[in-house]
Amino acid sequence: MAEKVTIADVARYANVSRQTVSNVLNSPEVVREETRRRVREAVRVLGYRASQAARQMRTGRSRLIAARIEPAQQDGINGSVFDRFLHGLTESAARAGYRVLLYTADDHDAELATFDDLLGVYVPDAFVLTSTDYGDPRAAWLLEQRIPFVTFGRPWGVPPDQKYPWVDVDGAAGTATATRHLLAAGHRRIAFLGWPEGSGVGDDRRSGWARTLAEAGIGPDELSELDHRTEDGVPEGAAAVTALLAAGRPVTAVVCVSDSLAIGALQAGGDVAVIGFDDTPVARAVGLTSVSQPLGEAAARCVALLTDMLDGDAARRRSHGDAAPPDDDTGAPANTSVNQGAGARGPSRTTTSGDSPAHVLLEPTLVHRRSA
Amino acid sequence: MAEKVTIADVARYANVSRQTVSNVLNSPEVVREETRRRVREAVRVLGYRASQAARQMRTGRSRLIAARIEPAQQDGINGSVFDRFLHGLTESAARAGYRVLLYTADDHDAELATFDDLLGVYVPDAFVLTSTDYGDPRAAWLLEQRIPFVTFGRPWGVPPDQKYPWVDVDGAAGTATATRHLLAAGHRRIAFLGWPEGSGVGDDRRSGWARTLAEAGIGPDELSELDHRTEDGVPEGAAAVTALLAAGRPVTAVVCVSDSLAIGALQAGGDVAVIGFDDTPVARAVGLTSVSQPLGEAAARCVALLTDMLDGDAARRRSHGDAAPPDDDTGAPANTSVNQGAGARGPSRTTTSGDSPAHVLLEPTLVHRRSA
DNA sequence: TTGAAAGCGGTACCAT
DNA sequence: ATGGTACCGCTTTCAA
Repeated sequence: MAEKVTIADVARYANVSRQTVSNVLNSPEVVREETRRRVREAVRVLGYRASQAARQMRTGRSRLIAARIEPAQQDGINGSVFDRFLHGLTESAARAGYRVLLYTADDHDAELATFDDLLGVYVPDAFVLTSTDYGDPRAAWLLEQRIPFVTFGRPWGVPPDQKYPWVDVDGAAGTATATRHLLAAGHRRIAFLGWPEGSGVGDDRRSGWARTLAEAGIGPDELSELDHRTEDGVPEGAAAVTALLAAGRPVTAVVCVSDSLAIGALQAGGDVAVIGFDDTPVARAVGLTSVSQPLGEAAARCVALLTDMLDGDAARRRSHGDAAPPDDDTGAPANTSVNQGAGARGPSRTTTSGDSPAHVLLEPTLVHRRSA
Repeated sequence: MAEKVTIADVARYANVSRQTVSNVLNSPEVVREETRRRVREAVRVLGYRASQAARQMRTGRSRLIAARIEPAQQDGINGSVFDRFLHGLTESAARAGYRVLLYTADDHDAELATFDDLLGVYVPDAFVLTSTDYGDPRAAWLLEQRIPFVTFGRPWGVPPDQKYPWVDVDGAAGTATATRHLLAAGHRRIAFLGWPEGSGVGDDRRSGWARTLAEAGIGPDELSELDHRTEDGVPEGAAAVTALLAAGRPVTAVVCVSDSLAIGALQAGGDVAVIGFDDTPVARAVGLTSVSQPLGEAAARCVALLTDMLDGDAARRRSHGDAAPPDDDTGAPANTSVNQGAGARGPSRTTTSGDSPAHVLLEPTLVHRRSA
């Protein structure tokens, strides 16, 4: 294995000074064409790659994005959602010249401590937060420290003076689509199996169902009769549907806030149509129709938002050395301006109302299987 | 937010040289008690944390462990296994003063290229490889470059001259336990639903079943009649069991190489007892008895093996600065010597036969649910 | 357009 | 036991 090739080696080989090499890498336009060629050739021949540590010492940028890896939560069924997001994040980050650094934390306090630790030692350039919800202190902390971050998830119940960029999937749109699908199939008695009130994500998903039924002429009374709340879990879902079926006017279909509840609903038997949320592996396994989040896209948008903050206007300078030989412009949708109008790019809305930070709301899709 | 505190600030505050501060941090025993105290106090007051980048420049160690995050594979049911491992890895690594750096790669070639890239830029101190199997070129590459690494998974079909440390779970022991459980429950016709021959993991799991039935007096002919091979997947599992039930002498129980196949087996109905492998979320959701791998323990062992290589005999020096205030000795089982005899620590075997690298074989457990 | 020199924040080596 | 100094590899500033 070749010993470490430094910028000095390249300079020597190309008969230029170290600075010129650095310039070729970081500000090519300032170097004469022919010199540039010679240096690039030297880089290629020697297999030179800039040391991130050395670069970080000068620039202060680590090209690291920190993300928490969550333990398998609850029954683990919904865990795969986060994992798929994380995979997309790693992929998009790499395209943009960043790497993902993992950390764990059992609760918010531990996480803040980890932030502090990480920032003192590895100094990630940014954080990606997931599973944000009411009373989450993490965003405020990062905001105060002026550390760049994005959340995957809207700022539920966050004080209006706390503004930060986020990416999310429109849960209400998802359940609305699911409900319309059931209406179109002839169902009228369509229940909603949701979590107890107070969860941003859960309430949002409920609203799409409620709105759609209301539009279809279902009155408020019947609506609340069809609205069922329970903790997440397979047995909970089964119990809920059993109850729903035993009611005076039984339901014929159920829209669920999660695949866990939906699996339970399916197990309860009866002849109800069931639609879940998140399109987890279980859904496919048991043939459950489910609302699917575009997680890869969401991750890519998170990275795009971050690079917009981090690379600033220098973003176009292709500043991450030569690690990516093909000067592809086919990379991540990093150039998706945060100022684009609504719907400029597929089923999503990127907004920059006034001076508030950019955010992206993505549309989920319904994956049809035999359960509905 | 306090501006960055450097070692010079600490030195000034404590009235010593930078070198002495460094010594207190890295070789405390060389500093006089009272000086040490003063420096430690300064560190505390100032909130000093050593910059990893600067340290890396001198020492060449990045305190980064690279691991690949895999995309949701196949039907994704087994994906959670890897994710749980990754979570454990992150946790154990943090305890040992390391962080996990993520990367992706679509195939072996891309992964080798990523190795090269990573080593040139972020320079991880070690790699953790998963899903190793026949013809996997990654280990050979890392071995040749003399990069420290561990695999989670035995070196299936690796040339005997390629030796490296690994951690694995004894799949055969798992299926043996499953099979014994079914035998004890009175079953005689116990089929095995496995993958096509040629997969190290799959063949290993099959062998545990075969061995146990043979010991119970089942002849070779009946054994091969009970041995069913198919691609992984829920529908495949259902089809296989349907076939098995239609046979002349139907089976009453099935041991499966994966939860995916087991779910299928369950769906096929009939009155067969089913046992899966990996105890994925789906298993819990549908009440499937399944063999569970001790993934957290496996991850901890991987980290222990790595730190043994990386920190060498300095391992005991608690050398990762002050990031971990509580000088806990309750941390990872990092002190589990690689030379301990068999079974010294719970249900696992750590071996160092001759001069071959250390490896650990962990015992899985059977999680009982209503499917068997 | 190119080069020389300083300095980022640590650690290793050598003196004291 | 403690301090001085060089140096890790890179980028930035300033001169040539």
